[in-house]
Amino acid sequence: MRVLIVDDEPELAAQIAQTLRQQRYTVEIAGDGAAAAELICTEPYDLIVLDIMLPEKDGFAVLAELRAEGIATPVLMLTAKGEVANRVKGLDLGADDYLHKPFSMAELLARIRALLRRSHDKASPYLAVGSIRLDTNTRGVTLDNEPVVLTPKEFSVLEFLLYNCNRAVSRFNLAEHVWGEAFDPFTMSNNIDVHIKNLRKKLDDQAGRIIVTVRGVGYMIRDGQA
Amino acid sequence: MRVLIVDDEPELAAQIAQTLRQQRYTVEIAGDGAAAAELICTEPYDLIVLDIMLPEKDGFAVLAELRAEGIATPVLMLTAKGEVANRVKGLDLGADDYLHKPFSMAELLARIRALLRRSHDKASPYLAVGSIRLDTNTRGVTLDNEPVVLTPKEFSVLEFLLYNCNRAVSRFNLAEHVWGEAFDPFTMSNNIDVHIKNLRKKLDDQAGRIIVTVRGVGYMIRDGQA
DNA sequence: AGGCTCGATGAAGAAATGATGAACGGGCGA
DNA sequence: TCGCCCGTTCATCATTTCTTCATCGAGCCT
Repeated sequence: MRVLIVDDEPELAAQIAQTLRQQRYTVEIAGDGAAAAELICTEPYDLIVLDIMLPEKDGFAVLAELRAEGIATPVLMLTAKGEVANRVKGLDLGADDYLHKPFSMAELLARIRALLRRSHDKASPYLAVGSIRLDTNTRGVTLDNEPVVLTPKEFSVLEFLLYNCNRAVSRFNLAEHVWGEAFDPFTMSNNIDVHIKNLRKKLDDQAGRIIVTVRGVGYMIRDGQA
Repeated sequence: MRVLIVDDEPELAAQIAQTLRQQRYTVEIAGDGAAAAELICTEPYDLIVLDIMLPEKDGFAVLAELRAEGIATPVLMLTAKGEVANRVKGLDLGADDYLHKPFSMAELLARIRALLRRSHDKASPYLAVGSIRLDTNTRGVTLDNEPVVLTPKEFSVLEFLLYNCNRAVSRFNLAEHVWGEAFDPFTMSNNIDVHIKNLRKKLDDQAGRIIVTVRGVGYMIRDGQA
């Protein structure tokens, strides 16, 4: 999952980024409002952590612009003080949740998970299809209730496929969300295929029954019918 | 999505075209301003990538003419140098975004996506006629709500026919859009006919009821009546 | 109706795409 | 520092898809 952190305090931003990366998120950082707006408009993110106090263009402006563009990405706003007025203003503009500084990383993670879940219209922290179950909280995966050990990249790939269940996901899309901006579509050889292969092996995916190859497009995980 | 690239450097244009085609855009190329203006006025595009320096008629002239015609298609302009004056002039004339040469393909893709998303909100990702429904996002096709598996070329052909619903489409046109500029109308045997045949079979098109043959011209899909 | 052209069709070779096994190299922890 | 794990790349194999070709059939014009 791809997350953008918008904060002008490099230290804090770096700290958040590190925490999120440990949780296998793909993280990018923007230091001011203008840069953030630019990135948000051109790159697809799954979540935005947005500080209100920013140079150039404050958090509200960024949020307003983004919603005006019709971008529905969930936004978690950070406020310096517990100012009620700001809270209301942000919610009016379409923020999805709030967090007051200072906050604990655990709290931040919890909010982020909740938001990502909500944007997917799901109440449970699980992404489950067939006998596969992925816990977005503990980042564990089970197959027929048996734990499966996945590497970080494998996990991210599976997570994204489950997120887009029943939809064909192109390699390009997958790369964008799993690798973030640090990927070059031309340099990247066939390593997505390799990860898919490894995933299939670990998930005991005999004949592409779980992860379906959509020739000429990419991959897909199907739900519902057998 | 249909994109027109206007650039007088065949190499660059071809490179851009290739990149975009990999992203499943339908791409056309115009080498000079006059040709571009002609195409823009007759064909519907979702986006135009417009170089400023052009023979015959420069980018500004094309842009001005196009807006004068009331065509609101988003335009991404390419500038040779970071000339501020040009930038301002272009924006005045109604360009939607800018990119300075040289640029990376990744950057170009990001800008294009951003521009398309705005207008994309209005247009649904579906093309539907009769009981056929085509999703341009996931590249899936259903017939009477039953999924139909098409190969990439088949999909592209069907997409173009649906796009030009109720209009007879010549083989030449079809080839141009599906195969891009890298096609030679004489080398290409009758393979369009073959794809049409396969499509008809998969779509259970009994007696040319869905894909109509227009003798001496090409093919057409009709809307409206059964 | 006859001749002619254009389109339809089935099959086979060529090309593209994905799958796989293995090896290299960097980063991290011991 | 060494060794291990993971991510990436590469070479090769298998399968699907695209293209070509030869032939058949149908529509159009005179």
